Amino acid sequence: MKILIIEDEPSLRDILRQYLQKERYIVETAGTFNEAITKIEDYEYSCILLDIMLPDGNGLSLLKHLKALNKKDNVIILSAKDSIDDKVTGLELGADDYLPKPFDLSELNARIKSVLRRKHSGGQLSIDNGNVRLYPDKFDVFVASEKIELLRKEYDILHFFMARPEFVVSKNTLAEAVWGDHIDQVDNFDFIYAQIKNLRKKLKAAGATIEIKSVYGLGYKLFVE
Amino acid sequence: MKILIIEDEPSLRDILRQYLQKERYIVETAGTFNEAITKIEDYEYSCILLDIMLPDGNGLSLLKHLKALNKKDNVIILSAKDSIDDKVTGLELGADDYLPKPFDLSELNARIKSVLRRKHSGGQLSIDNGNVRLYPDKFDVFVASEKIELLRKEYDILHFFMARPEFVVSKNTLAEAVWGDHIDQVDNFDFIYAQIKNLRKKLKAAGATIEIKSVYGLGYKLFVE
DNA sequence: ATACTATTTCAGAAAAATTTCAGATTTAAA
DNA sequence: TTTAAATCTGAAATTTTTCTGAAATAGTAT
Repeated sequence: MKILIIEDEPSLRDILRQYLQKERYIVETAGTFNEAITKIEDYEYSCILLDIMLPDGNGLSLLKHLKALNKKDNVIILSAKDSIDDKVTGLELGADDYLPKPFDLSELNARIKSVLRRKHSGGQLSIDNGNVRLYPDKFDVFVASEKIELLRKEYDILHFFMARPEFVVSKNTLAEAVWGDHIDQVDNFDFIYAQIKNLRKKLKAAGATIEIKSVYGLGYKLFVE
Repeated sequence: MKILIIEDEPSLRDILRQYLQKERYIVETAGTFNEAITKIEDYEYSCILLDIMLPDGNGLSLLKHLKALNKKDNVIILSAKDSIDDKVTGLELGADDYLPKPFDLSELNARIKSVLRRKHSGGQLSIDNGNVRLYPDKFDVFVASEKIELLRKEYDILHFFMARPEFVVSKNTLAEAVWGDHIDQVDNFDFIYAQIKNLRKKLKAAGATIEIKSVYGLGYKLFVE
């Protein structure tokens, strides 16, 4: 479990290193953009903590570099400013998580664990279909990097479909998965109709390239593009 | 900010508790090894003050126990004799600091602050969001350079949110972090509602540019600007 | 002990989300 | 084309969640 810390401020770098070593990770550090590049080319880290404000280069270009090298290192961005721009751009460029400074070390640790868990168990941090991206444990949904606001049930339904694109799902299965308790053979699907309607409206309004299509007599399926 | 004092001598234990409470920490105490073990298993403290000479067990084995449980509580060892052995062994076993008795209360306080600073907020001495600045080791909060007075719970809640701006936090997570003991699935959040209400009122009255928004059905998040 | 302060509980009010309803529209097949 | 079942829709009704001020309790200091 090798972690690379890319951070120019020595004292913070040190605290991070100390803390993570205590957590039994093997830690390497880089204080500059160039130093970081060298290390990245040399080795594939389990996780990279990246401060995007570096004196000799923008951290975001480092992400591009990683992508170009076809490396699969997981990256958590650390940013001094809670800039939405940086966050969106960072996640677009393939970062796995984003943590605004200052942060709790315990919070950072949780994020690292979560990233590593995903790396090893094939789990994913986001689900993508068309221009829609859904973050399962953040309750966040983006359409073309624009965040949209969904209610709880709408979110649950979308999550369900996003995980099964192009597959036909019966209303009973959907009800079972999203509502869970309405078990005994529902004979009235009005509540599903209402939710699907609203979800469709929001997706359309945001310009999503996915669509929940109904399959007459069978159920629904998520149509991509 | 919960501190656990493990000390068998009642009068010293009492003096410590009184002093630290005055310093706005939430304090729990244990007079025996076994009592301490129970508390440690229940909760993760911000800091543990550990007298290694206990009647029913060596304090050092308590450190091992902590490690075995994979807990990350920070520990400051208090020792009657300035034994180099104990000091070395203690620090090797993961203690964060060592203070030989007798000690100044102000000295102890300084050590605690330093430990907490390391644990929280990436070592920074203030957390900023919008026009609000919070000093983790002083329990001070300023809105646009004007100090505001918060009660302890209000402060703990604000601290928690300031460390995670824009992230949705469930009421269970919040309860776990701030109250810590309400263990198994709280079903009534009235106590949270009450605190959030008062905290919001104070922030608003001071003209803060941050806001604790509720996310219906999920929890809260700190909204900046 | 008593006085004081902080925190939680309570009960009713308000806000928000979800489901129900009644009527309109679409679909597949005779 | 006609029909009956399936699906859709906007608005009303219901349920769930959150908020509020005041009272009760717990916690500290004198």
